[in-house]
Amino acid sequence: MIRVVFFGTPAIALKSLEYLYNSDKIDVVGVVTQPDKPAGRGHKLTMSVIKQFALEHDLPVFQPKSIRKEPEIQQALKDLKPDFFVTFAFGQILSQEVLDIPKFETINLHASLLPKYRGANPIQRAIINGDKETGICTMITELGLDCGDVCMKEIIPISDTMNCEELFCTISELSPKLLENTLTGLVEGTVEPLKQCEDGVCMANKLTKEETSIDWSKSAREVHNLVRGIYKFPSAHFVHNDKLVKVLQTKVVDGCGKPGEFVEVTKEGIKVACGKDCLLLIKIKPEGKGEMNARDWYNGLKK
RNA sequence: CGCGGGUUGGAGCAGUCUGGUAGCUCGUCGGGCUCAUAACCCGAAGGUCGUUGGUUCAAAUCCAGCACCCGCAA
Repeated sequence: MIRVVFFGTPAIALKSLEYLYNSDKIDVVGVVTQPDKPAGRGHKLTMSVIKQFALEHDLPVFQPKSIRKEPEIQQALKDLKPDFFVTFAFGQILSQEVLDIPKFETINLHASLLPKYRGANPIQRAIINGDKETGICTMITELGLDCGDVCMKEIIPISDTMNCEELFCTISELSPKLLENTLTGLVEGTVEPLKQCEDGVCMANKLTKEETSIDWSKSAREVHNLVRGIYKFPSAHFVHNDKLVKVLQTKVVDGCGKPGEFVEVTKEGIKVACGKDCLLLIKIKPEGKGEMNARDWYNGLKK
């Protein structure tokens, strides 16, 4: 049995934890996740889904504010005698003292084809940039940001209509097996970590607030990629009558007009002019309302 | 007790301030026009106005409570 401590926080990592927990080759001996935080409407203190799972299965849980600065927790992890640390969307930077704890290595799962898209938002960036494929990698964690040697990878095609929710889902389903294979492969010596090629390095920076606001002077293709790249989290939006309108589903169509102008309203949706071509708004979500067809929203507008 | 918006025929909204006839854009159904139509014209059906209580001659509208949905923020 390979002894593993799992570091993770959001839902995308849950299936991996569950899979490793149920694996007969792996023994999950502890879970590290971000502290409970006020979240949602009403600012209620909420625990991460990873913590919920750990509690339900009687796994020891650690919630450091910053793992680098908490020697007591580091000692507690040491006492678990782990062979590996596995990190997946944990949300904190580790230190060398932490990396030195496990007998073998600390393995990170990163949702891109490294060295492309190191950093915070690899999934969204791949779609926003209109990439035709992305993937997941397991890598040896080193001190720099996502720069360690790559152990295994898997390519995921991105279709023209795929949004980040679907991609998240695909990634969370493919990751568990890749993690298990990486761990067993490293122990058996069948997996050979490879240095990242420095040529292809690029960063996936955090999304800024300005980026989530739609700029109609860009091409319809670019706006379409933004819409599906940040679908629901936190959604591309524009402002109409001082109200925020989130855009959930779009399609690039022919046409022209003044950027931002509603060119035509059809059964399918609202055709909006962009810098190049037009964007058909299909599903939207106005502030204070639920998701609806763009057409329906238009029907209710005061004329 | 973080701030704010909302609940009205099948959909999306107006009407609430200033109480007194249920409105708009669609959809549906029927009919007409047309070679034809997702277009146009005519007509019809469909709502105990989220819920409970209060005020009033009279409440979608004013007052109080409750439920559910959502935006910001984190």
